[in-house]
Amino acid sequence: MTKPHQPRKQARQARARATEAAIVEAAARILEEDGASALTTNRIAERAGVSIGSLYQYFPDKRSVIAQLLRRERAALLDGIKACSDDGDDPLAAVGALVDAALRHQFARPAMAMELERAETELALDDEEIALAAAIETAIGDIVRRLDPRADVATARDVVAICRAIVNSAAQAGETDIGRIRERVLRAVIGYLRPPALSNP
Amino acid sequence: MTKPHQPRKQARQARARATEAAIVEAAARILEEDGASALTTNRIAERAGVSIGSLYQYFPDKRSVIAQLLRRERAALLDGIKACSDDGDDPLAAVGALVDAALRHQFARPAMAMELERAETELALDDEEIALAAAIETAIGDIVRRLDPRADVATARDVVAICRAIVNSAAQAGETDIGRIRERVLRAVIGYLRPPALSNP
DNA sequence: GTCTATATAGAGATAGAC
DNA sequence: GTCTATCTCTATATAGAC
Repeated sequence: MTKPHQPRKQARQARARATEAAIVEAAARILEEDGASALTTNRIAERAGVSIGSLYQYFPDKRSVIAQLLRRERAALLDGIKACSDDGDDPLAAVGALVDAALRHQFARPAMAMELERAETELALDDEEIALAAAIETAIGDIVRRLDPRADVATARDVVAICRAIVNSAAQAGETDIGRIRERVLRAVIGYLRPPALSNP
Repeated sequence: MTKPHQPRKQARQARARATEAAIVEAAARILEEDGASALTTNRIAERAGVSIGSLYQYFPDKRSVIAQLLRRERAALLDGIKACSDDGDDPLAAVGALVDAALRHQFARPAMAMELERAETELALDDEEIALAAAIETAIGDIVRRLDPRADVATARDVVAICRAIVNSAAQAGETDIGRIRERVLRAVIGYLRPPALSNP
């Protein structure tokens, strides 16, 4: 049982929910524009157009702001992945759709996605985030097993890792041609799931 | 032309070199035991058995300590990779040896390797580190091209990214069976370099 | 409920005794 | 050359006016 990192109050009113969202979005913008080291509570408040005192009315501490942003992004990714499952019977097409969903998510705001990933590792995930991550892993496992029925949890984790690694390293190297990157990610994922007969070139 | 991050003085005497190495190793230990957020100059000095004042006799600032550690590790990795090139003519064996070198390096001190990678991205590499990284990329490119003659710089980068991603995600998930991880990394790298005929299951 | 002003803590780095 | 003591800065978080 870990700490919840939830907003301090339930943001029932529309105005309050808007303020809360503005704070989270301000954090996202700072993260993608200036990186994690610039992500201070004072800057978040300033960017969101509220005072530091108000920020602490909505969030108990800094971690909970980042946690909320993480939940927002993960939920969106999960939606994208779930949509792949409805993509008919062709396993290759399903994996292709999965890779597309991952790429769309990562390239929608590449810098933010990378910084958020980094921030996550030093955040100590709460129960809700663990549940979200598990749901994503399960959804990916389902798709991956269509191509390789022996795939287990480690396989799904590897696929996620491979996708992120290629996209991030390409983005960091300054690549912008998403088509080329997509091709390589697909090659890596499919190559991993369907290894060629090594003894038979 | 970026800042050099070199030790302030040339550590000519054996005693001085030992102190310098002790400081760098102290940083490594803190990084792997308590993570980047615990890596403060005061703690580094304490762990190295010197005072904070002495630390600043050997290094102009905190970054240069980390930079020195990064150079140390990268040089070791480059040695390991270069050794693969002498591994005979079989391209598959050469790639296998390359993966082994990467795994040995990453698993020698897994936590430190991961934390150092993370620290690197916010360090602004100097010329020497860029040269080291380029040398590693070239060496890997040479080996990779034995298996896939069309491989370019992006291919070599992808291979590095794939290796690191699988190893790191496995380590973070608590896996300890290096043999299993090795198998999966090899499968991913070879699958990426030699894609199966997609239309021919 | 939102603000300004501030308490508190810990970081990197320096000064100056020895 | 190495130490202790300390300066300065900036972060998170809170108090209290309005």
